[in-house]
Amino acid sequence: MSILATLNPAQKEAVETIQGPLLILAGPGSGKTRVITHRVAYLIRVCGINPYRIMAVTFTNKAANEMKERLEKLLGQTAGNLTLGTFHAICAGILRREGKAIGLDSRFVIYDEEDQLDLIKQSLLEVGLDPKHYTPRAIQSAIKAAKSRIWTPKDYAQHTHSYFDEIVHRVYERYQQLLSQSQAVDFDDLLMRTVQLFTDHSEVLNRYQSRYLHILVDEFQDTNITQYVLVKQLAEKHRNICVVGDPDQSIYSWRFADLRNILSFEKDYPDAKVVFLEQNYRSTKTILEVASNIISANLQRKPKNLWTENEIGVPLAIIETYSEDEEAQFVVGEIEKLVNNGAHLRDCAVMYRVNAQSRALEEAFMRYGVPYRLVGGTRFYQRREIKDIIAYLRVIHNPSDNISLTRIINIPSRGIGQRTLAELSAWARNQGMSLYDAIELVSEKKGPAFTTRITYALTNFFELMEKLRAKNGKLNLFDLIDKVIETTGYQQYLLAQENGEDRWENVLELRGVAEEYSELKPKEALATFLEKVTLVSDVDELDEKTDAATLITLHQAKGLEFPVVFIVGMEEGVLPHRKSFDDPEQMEEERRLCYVGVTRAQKQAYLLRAFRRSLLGGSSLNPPSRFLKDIPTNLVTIKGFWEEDKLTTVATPAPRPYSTLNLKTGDRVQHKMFGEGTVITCKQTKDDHEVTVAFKDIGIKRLLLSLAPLEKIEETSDI
DNA sequence: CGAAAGGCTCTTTTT
DNA sequence: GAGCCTTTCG
Repeated sequence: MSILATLNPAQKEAVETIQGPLLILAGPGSGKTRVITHRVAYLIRVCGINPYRIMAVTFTNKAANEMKERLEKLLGQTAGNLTLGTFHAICAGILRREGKAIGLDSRFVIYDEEDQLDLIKQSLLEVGLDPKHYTPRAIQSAIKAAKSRIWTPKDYAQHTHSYFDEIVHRVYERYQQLLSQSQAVDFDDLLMRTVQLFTDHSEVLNRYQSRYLHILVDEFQDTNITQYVLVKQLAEKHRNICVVGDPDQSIYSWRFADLRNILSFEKDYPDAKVVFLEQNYRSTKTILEVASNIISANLQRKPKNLWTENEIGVPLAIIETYSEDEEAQFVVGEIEKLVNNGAHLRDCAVMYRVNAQSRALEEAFMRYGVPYRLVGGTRFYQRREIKDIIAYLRVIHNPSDNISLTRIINIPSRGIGQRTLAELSAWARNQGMSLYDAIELVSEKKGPAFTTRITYALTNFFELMEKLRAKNGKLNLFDLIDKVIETTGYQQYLLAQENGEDRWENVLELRGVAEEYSELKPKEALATFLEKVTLVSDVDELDEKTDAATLITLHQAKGLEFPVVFIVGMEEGVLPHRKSFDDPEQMEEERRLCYVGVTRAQKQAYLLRAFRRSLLGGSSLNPPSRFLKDIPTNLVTIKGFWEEDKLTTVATPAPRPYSTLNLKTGDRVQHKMFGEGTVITCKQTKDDHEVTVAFKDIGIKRLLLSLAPLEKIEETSDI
C-alpha cells in the first residue's frame, strides 16, 4: 500500500515537501506523529534516501521509541542506521565519538540535576561563598539559563548586571572546572558542548552537515536557543529542515524553551513552506470547542482553525467538591461507574498541575481498590538506593567522577566522615588530582597524613574499589552489580534502614534492568547502561497494557490521549499556579497547559475544583480557575454543592476570630454545607483550632475553625 | 565518627 | 509534608 494513501491533503503535502525548509504547524490530535513517521518512511522508501542520512529528533525517549515502532511497521523492516532520538541522546552520541577534539574523554559521565546541584554546592564552597546566602538552586537555574543560550562563563561575564550575576559567574566558572576534572558533563552541556564542538571544529561539523541530508525536529515549540542553533548548524548545508510543532502547546519555558524559535522560523528561513494541520481526529466537537475557547484568550498566539468530523459528543462536566478528598472520591466513583458501563480503566486518566496533588488521588484509589498507575512521582532512577548503586558503577567506569565517589565513599558507612572527606578533597584539589587518585596515594602513605584508623579506612575503601574495577570487563553487568552489592554489604545496609525491604526490591529491579544488557560485551554494557539510566524518564516506561487508570501531571500528559480525562484542581493558585500570577507570559503558559490537558480527551472530560484544598501542609480556599470562566456554559454541565452559577459567585468567607467560638467536645454545631453535627474533639494547632465534627449523613470531618463555616447552636452541659 | 533528633526551608513542570 | 541541614549526644 502506498505510504500516502491514508493521509489527508494537508498531511500529504507535509510528507511530500522534501526540498527546503518546512514548518508544520500541527494542532492537537491532527496526526502529527503520523505525518513525521510517514515522512521518514517516504524519504526512505519512495525517495530512496539512505536512513543513515536522516536525523529525527524527538522530545522524549518514548516518542522516539514509538516512532521507531511505527516506522518498522510502515517499512516492514527496521530503519537501520537512522539517527532517531532526543536532542540529549543524539548529542551524547556525537560527543562520545568526537569529544576528544574538545578534550572530553569518551567515558564521560552525564550528571543529572541532582548531581549538578551537589556540584554547584561544592563550587560555592570552593570559591569561598556561603550556600546559605546564595541558594544553590537559584544559581543552578542561572547556569541552566546561560547554557540554554550557549553562554560560557566568559560570555556570562559580559552580561553581568548585578552582584548576583557576579556571584553566578564565579560559581559557574568553578563549576565547569569541576565538571571537566570529573570527566563529566551535565544535561545542558550535552547540547552546548556539541554546538561548541561544531563551532570550533569546522571539519567535524562538515562531516555531520554532509551526512544529514534531512533533519526533522518534533515538538519544535519546546526547543531552546542552543537546540535551535544546533539544528541550524546541522542543516546549513542541505537546508532540508523540517520542524513540527504547536505554539499553543508550548509548556516548557521554565526549561528555557523559547517560543521565538517557532514563531520566527519563517524569518530565519524566508523560503520556508508552511503547512497547517488543522483537522483533529481525536476529540469530540464539544471538547475541541471548549479547548479553543480556553486557548483563544491568549494574546501571544497565531489564531488557528481547528475542526473535526467527529461527533458532537457529551458536554464537559464541571464538578465542584468541598475538598480534595471529595474531589478524589468523585473521580474514583465516576471511573467505577464508567467501567461498569463498559469502559476500561486504562481509558481513564487523571491529570493535575503538581505532583503533590497525586496523594489525595492515590489514597482514594487505594481505599476503593481501583487499580491505578502513577506516572512520575519519585522517579525510579532518582531513588537513593538506585543512585547509590549507579554511583558505584560510575566510579568503576570512570574513577575521576568525584561526585559519584563522594556519594558512595561512606555508604555503607565505613568510618570516612565529612571532615576526612573535606580534608581529602582540599588536598586533591591543591594537587590538581582526582579524589580517587588522592585516596590511592593515602593508601600508599604518600598522601596527606591521617590518623591510623582513618588511613586504614581509606585504604580499605581503595582496595575494595580496585577489586571491583578489576572485574570490569570480566563480569557481565548483572554479575558486576551483584559483586558491588556483595563486597560492599549493601543489602544488609539497606535492610537495616526504614523501608529497607521496599528499597531492596528496587535494587533487585535495577538488577533486572541490567539483565537486558547481557548480550553486549561487559564494558560496552556498562557504558550503555550508565548512559541509558541518566537519559531515561518515567513516561518513557509507561506501560499501556496493564488495565489501570493513569495518574499523571499535565506536563507529562503532552502527546498522550485518553478516552476520558479528569483534570483536577481547576482553581486559582493551582491551575493557574500561583507562581504565574504576576507574570502575564507565564499566565499564558498556564493556559496552554490547561489547553493541553483538555485536548488529551477523546470522548469525555471532567474539570474538577475543590472549595477548600490542603496542599503542602496548609489549607486554602481557592476561587475557581479563571479558565473555567472562558468556557461557554452551553458546552458544560455543572455539578456540585453549589447549585447555581457558583463559578463567579463563590465568596470566600472571611476568617472569623475563632476565639469567640470556643468549642468543646459535645457541642452541637451548624455547618453551611454539612448541616448539623456534634464536636468530637477540638485541638489547638499553631495559630488555629482543628475541630473534628460528626455530621449526620455526611460522617466525620476534620475542619479548621478559622476556615470552616461553623456556628455553635448548642453548648453541651457536660463539663 | 555516626546516629538521632530537631529545625529549617521550600514546595511546578523534566531531558 | 518532606527533604535537607545542623546540632547534639554517645
